Amino acid sequence: MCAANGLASLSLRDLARQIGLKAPSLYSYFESKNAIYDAMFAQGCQQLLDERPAHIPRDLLDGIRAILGYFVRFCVADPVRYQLLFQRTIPGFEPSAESFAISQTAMRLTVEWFANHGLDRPEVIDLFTAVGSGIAAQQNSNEPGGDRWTRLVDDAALMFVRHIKAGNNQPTKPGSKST
Amino acid sequence: MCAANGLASLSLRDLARQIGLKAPSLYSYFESKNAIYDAMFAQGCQQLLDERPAHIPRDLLDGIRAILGYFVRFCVADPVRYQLLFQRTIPGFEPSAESFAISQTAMRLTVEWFANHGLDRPEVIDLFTAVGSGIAAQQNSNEPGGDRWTRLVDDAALMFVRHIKAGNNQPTKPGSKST
DNA sequence: GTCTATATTTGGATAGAC
DNA sequence: GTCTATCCAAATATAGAC
Repeated sequence: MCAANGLASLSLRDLARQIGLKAPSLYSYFESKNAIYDAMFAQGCQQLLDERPAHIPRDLLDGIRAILGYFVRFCVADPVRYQLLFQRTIPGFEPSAESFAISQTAMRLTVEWFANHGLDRPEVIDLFTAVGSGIAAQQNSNEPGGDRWTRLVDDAALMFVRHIKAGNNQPTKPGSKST
Repeated sequence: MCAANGLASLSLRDLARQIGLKAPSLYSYFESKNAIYDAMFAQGCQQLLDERPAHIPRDLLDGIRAILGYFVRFCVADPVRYQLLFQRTIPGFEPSAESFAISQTAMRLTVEWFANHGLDRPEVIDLFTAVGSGIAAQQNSNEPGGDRWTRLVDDAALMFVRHIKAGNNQPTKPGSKST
């Protein structure tokens, strides 16, 4: 339902009608509208965990490609889910502690994979998530359902891996310091 | 006002009260609520144009840093403006042709700068906008007002420039397929 | 141009019968 | 658990007096 008119347009009346109920009956299952958003949030986080590739290549570039590709595909497969999980545009909605814990688990898996490759600086992770979020954000905002940005995933992975292999020192600059 | 509770929470009553009017009086200035959003959209696009640095360094890395930094700073300076201009989360709102033309002008300036540096492949521009959007999106979503991602701008610029200088060919891979 | 008054719709949420 | 009926609040928008 939200896919049609956006997350914010969800109404309990319409939702109930879709499943053959009247609006008040929903309160037997959820104590508020935000509780429904929270359940959707938790479900989305769980999907992010469940759909994670079972085997991520050990090679750095291939692994980054796999993780980046999986994340971007997940985001563009359902723009509303992306909006709910990664943008914060529903006024007054905050995920519960239980739901938020699921999202943290998903994040931790990626952080651990990076650490296993000797990449434990937070800035490296943050740059990586920025690249993934950026591809997904541009695709969902400017061309939902298309592939103008998603097809850049492999190229972006290469860009990222080249950079972290080269280090943060700036080459061919006279006064640069090396890390 | 929107900065407090998000774009979607804007109400004509509150807006009118803030400026010492009653709600119906607004209709002397705007013919609908969406017309107000459209004016905000146009104003934001105009600001993006006006605040563009007068002089962008001719050097590739310095220039990319300047453009990326200016874009990211613009986005995080006003998350609601960012949401209105670059995310599409207001149900039923589409910018008018006039407003959209302003945003296209801003984009064209960047495209022209890239072209002047021999970078005219759309994929290069798209990757660049993804990096910029990603930094801004992560900052605004996860730490609005902070600098955890914005301080990565120079590093991201270096990453991007290194990549486009190196080309899209993948080095040091035995059995890889090209492009 | 601004106001009062109101139309109209819609929303989340609750009370209480069954 | 589900329903009817309703409450209460809020929204955009319009009509018409001044």
